[in-house]
Amino acid sequence: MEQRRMELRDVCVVVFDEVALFELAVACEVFGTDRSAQGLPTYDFAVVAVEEPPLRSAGGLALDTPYRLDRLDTADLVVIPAWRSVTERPPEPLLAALREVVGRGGRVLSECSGAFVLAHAGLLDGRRAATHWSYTERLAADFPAVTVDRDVLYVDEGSVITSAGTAAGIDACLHVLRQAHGSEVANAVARRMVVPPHRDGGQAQYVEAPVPPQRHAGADGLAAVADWAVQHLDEPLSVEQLAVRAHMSSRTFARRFLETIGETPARWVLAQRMGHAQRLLEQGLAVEEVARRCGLGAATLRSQFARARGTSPSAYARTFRAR
DNA sequence: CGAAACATCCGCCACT
DNA sequence: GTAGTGGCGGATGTTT
Repeated sequence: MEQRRMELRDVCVVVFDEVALFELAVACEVFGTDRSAQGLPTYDFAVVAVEEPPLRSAGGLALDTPYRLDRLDTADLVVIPAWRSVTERPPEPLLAALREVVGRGGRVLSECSGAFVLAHAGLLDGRRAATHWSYTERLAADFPAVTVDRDVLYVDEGSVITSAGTAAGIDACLHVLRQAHGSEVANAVARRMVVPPHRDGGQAQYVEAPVPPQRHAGADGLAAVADWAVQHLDEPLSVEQLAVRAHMSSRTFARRFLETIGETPARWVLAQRMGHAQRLLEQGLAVEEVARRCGLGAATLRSQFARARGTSPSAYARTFRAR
């Protein structure tokens, strides 16, 4: 895999009639807010009108901006908020501009139904993509060349990133930040925004269950076992061992874990280990040592890290160091 | 790299 | 009758 150092200086978000304010605001908040006083990076940030202003947001707010599509020429990243309609083809000049951004090595990031814009541009063909769970079937049906993943918060396909419903756009933007500047910076921005630095699990856990069922509030050993596990990531953590700690059979433990946390035990453990590995790599530890402290063989760490983060551990450490 | 050993996950179902 | 539990087996995925 080619490991280009990720440049992130110039970020644009596009607006059009009936643009959703929340998704627009996510991009403005993450990339358009000056946090240089906290030692955090700043960007050349622009809100770019796709259609001739004055525009009306969803909700009826009047929007204006001096920037037009030619502003995208220098963008390293273009954010597409939720598109207004799953049936309407977006303006051709926008689609062309987005293809050009990707063509010259820039990245595009869609939020929610913004995935339809990228799909219309042909940028999702042969790739995996995410969108709001209520649109996944429509997207898959209308664009058979796209592999729709209905079970994640966002999908990073390199030059093309798609995120799921509404607030998942925050996760995707923080992910981009993490790639460009490391998780210290991403975590600092998350802290300032008062959101979790990294949410595990997909949007499946939010579908029709905004509040996870808490049948026996408190006395349920799951949270305690999860806490214990993150303190002991260097040890073997099989489902069976965790079940013993939770005083349940492995069958029941696995079932309740999935219901409560939204992920299967082994997947969750692996996600915790990858997060730990990432932090340790940033501290400059050798890959062998990182593997040991994450309870994994070095070969396993390498393959799982590559899969989870899209880079090898050593390349990640090097990129992080070089910034 | 691929094969063999191993773990996980999940539907099914009997049992409280 | 209803709800939760947990053993089993096989498909699938992971590790060595």
